Amino acid sequence: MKHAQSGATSRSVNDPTAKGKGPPAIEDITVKPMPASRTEAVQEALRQAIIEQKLRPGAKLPEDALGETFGTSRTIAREALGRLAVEGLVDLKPNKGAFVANPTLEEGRDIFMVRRGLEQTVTGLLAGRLRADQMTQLKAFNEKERSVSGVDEKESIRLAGEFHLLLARMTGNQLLIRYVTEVVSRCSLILAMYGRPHSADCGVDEHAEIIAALERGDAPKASHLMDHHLESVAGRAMLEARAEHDIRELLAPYAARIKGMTE
Amino acid sequence: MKHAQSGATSRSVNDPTAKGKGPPAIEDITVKPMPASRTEAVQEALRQAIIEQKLRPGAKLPEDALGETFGTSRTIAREALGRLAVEGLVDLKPNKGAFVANPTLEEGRDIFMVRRGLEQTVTGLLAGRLRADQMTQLKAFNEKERSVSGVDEKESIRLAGEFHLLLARMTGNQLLIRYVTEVVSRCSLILAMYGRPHSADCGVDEHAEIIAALERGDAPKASHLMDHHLESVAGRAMLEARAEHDIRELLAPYAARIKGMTE
DNA sequence: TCTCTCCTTATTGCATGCGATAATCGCATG
DNA sequence: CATGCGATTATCGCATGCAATAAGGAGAGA
Repeated sequence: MKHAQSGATSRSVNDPTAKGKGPPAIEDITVKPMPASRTEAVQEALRQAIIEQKLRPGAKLPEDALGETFGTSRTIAREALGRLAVEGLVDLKPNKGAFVANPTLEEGRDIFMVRRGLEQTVTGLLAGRLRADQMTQLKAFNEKERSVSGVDEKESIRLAGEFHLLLARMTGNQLLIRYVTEVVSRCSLILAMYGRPHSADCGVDEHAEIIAALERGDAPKASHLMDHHLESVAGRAMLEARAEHDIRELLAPYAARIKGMTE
Repeated sequence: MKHAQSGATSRSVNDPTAKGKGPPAIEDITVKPMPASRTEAVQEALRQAIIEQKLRPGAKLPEDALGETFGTSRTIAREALGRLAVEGLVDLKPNKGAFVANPTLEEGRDIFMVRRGLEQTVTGLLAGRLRADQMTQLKAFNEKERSVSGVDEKESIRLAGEFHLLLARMTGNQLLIRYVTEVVSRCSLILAMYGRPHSADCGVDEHAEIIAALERGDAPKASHLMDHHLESVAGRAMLEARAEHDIRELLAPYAARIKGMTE
């Protein structure tokens, strides 16, 4: 069972997958999504790149370039872009192309608002229903967060998001997992855009408190903590944004009018 | 089975008149039914068909057949299916094809659980913040619901879903609108699968109560009413399902094992 | 008669080609 | 000098073709 296509095609694109086909090992299904098809691979790669700001918000995503980059055709890139558009990480403008989503502050607030509701559902479902091994996993994760807090900024942000994903996965509710995944992705993007440095680090202790409340089975407290945790994260980011970025935000329309930019 | 005899009429690949900038083909404008792109048109059409149970859950959706049906190529059908898969209305199985989502009772419960959280967010955002014209619109809608209640079953179900969408739209929160749209779609599918007749009709009065609470600005009450409204709708449907469908549900794994089906 | 294997066939996954659309630039003109 | 307009080019939208995979059936052997 080979994966590379037989050489009939004159075009030999560099196929990154051709370098050894590791048989999919048995993996922890709760933690690992899955490699899946090429489309999903590209989708996932783009998602990561967007979240990590390797691709700036508003950046154009030409199908050709993406296809070449990932060693696939435009078709795959196109499909991945379409799905990311459904997720809200990409803006798809007809006959104009795909762009990295460039959420405004208002959209950011909207997303955080939805996230608060979703994660309250998460805590409501988990409180008092976590198995021992899950509690262990959560506490270990929190320790990992603490260990990189203040050391590795990027990793800290990534783990902070991952913590919420971990909680969501523990509900076993597939839809909830999907939605939380989406909002966490988008919130990461927003925090990267508007948040100040260290705004994510502050969450470690709050995460610990949430874990404790969940362990006690105190659903109202857990939900309350989660809500305030998210509210404060959003609040700090937005406040900071107001001081640091809002000027640019306010000026954008004028600049656009001057330059004749049509957005 | 013949091979795709491409749509033939609607669009001719060889269009000699396209040369020059003469009078734009009139038929082009009239024939062109596309509100947006073709993909989205197909996506929307399929979504409607699935929700209205024109396509049974579990039904296969071959790309060729869809393309032929809609007068497009497989590419469009394929992309639409991919996006619907992201929305959860379609199951995409690698190398096997696309199928109409066939949610189990557990998935149904999961979806309703998420929906409850989302719609509580909606009520929380709307309570006491609705303009007069919006209140008028809501009350008029409720009256419309009442007028068809017990008369037109299908329409009644459709309007019941539409009411929740209307509320979500009034928040102005785009993400919330999208999520509520999705869960309402999927809940419609689930109710159509597992719900008993008339299960949706009962909602008219509850809708009225919610409207009243929103008008008074009583957020907790509105959220509470909404939550119980959805819980009861789900509960009735699931209860009925338990009596009517669960046997099949329980037997499925065994049947699968016998036949060697792996899903 | 049952089963195993191989072959046929329908359908997916992916790549590429072609026409069309929108952006860009040069050019001519008031 | 600014402005409007036509040609060029880059990119998108979409259709189609080709290889690969999975499903189904026929035939041979036990």
